[in-house]
Amino acid sequence: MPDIVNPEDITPRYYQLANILRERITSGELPPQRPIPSERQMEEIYSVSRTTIRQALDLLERQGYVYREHGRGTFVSPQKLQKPISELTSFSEDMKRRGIEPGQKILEIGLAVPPEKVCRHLELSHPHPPILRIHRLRLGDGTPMGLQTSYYVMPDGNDISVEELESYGSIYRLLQEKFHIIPTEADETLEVALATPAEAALLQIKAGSPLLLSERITYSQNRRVFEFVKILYRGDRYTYTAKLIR
Amino acid sequence: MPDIVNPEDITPRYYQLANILRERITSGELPPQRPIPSERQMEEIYSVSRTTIRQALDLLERQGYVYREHGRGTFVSPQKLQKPISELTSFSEDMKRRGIEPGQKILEIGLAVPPEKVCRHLELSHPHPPILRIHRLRLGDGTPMGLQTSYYVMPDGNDISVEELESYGSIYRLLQEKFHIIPTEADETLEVALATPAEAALLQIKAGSPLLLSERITYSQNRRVFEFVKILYRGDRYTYTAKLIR
DNA sequence: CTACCGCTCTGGTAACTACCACTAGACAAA
DNA sequence: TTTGTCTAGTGGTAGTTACCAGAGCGGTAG
Repeated sequence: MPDIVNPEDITPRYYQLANILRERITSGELPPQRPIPSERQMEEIYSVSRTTIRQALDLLERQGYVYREHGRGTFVSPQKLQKPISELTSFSEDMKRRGIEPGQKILEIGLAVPPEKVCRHLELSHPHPPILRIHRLRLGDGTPMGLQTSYYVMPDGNDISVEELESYGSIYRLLQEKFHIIPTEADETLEVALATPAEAALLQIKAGSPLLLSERITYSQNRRVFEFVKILYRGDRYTYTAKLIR
Repeated sequence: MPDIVNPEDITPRYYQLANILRERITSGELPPQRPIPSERQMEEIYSVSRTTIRQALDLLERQGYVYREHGRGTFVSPQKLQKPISELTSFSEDMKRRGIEPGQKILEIGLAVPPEKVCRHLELSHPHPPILRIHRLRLGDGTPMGLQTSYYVMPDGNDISVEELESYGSIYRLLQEKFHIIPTEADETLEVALATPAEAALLQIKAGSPLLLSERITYSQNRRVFEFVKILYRGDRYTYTAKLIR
């Protein structure tokens, strides 16, 4: 087991400790429903203060790996699937976590005038000059899973050119490196929809088939909207999961 | 403004402080996008330690009222709608929050043998003796919104009788007062489905209409499963919303 | 046998101290 | 003007100490 160190290291100790404990839990070394060492015991074991231990446990508790009972102890959660609490993930991460190989086929990429609904969500005036729009088919294990349309707005009216995007490869890398934008939270809505003939053709299903429609507005560190994403998932291939608390 | 006190008081100081700050935010006294007093200033203002202040701010940050920027300060979130992070709510609470008057019509209530899928989710053997099942129509502003089927299991094989349930009025009150079960988290899945003729008739829609199918497994304080709920929402009347973080 | 007390374990709250990392503005140097 | 450096202020991490409150167990008085 790696020691917890600090010098020449940027990751906080409580974070390292959380990683160690998470590993001991997921490996099965600390079995579900059983108490883990008490906070005062861990002071000895890991040579860190109780403050640090409690920060690590706070993290693991929020992530759903452990639960605490006052006066009794801290216990490993019995969950089979360690599912994070409504975590903000990209389509690719989402698929990988489900054991499905993600893929995509870009249908169109360029500047487009955002429709009224998109302007409202992105807090833009309407009509508004063209902004970056990406239209693509999302694949799971090689076959169509969903149809995605995303719009992006940059701070101070800056725009992304298609050439720039291509040189970076990933939008999220470009956003982070050039504009220092990191996605931190999002509001998502889900409803049902029926496939139009065009959508059906791309998704390789019959027109009128039921779809799961997801619309997401993503915010950066300083709570600025920067992305609007609409995804139409095939109803027969996609299930949405969430963890609810309190 | 009330002082923060401790003697003869069971609510923690950090909780009181969070309430005070939340009030100052929601009342508009602390406007969005503007910094609130720094942690060191608040030590003076409220006569509590920085430890306590940080605990209060942690709470408010998780609840989405403020966000922090290292080296800059703590700021009031610009949110129009203070939406909780995937909060575990009942159908009634959910509807009230949307400004819709909830209602229900109980279709059937009694003991029933749980189907295999339900047994698996409730961690029961299959086949299993009958357990409590409630089948009801959920209404919004008087018209059908969804069709709900719930199954309940009690600790140590205890069962709830229909008479008992009727004397308590609410299942959740009975669970809390008799079995000390308080729902704390849940796993939810959402997918699309098509209405069968029977379902369509109850929901007053055409057979084959698209529905949003929600299945929820609810856990109590000690992470024990106690409830399985399946709700079929009318696709034309219901939208699911969630807040994603990180 | 039962009921109660008290000890000791657990996590929860709180204060105080110290230092680190980041930000932004002031100010000097190029 | 531009560029870099310094510095004061901000939140972030970490250790230490102290006491409170719930849980569980054993012993004792009834």
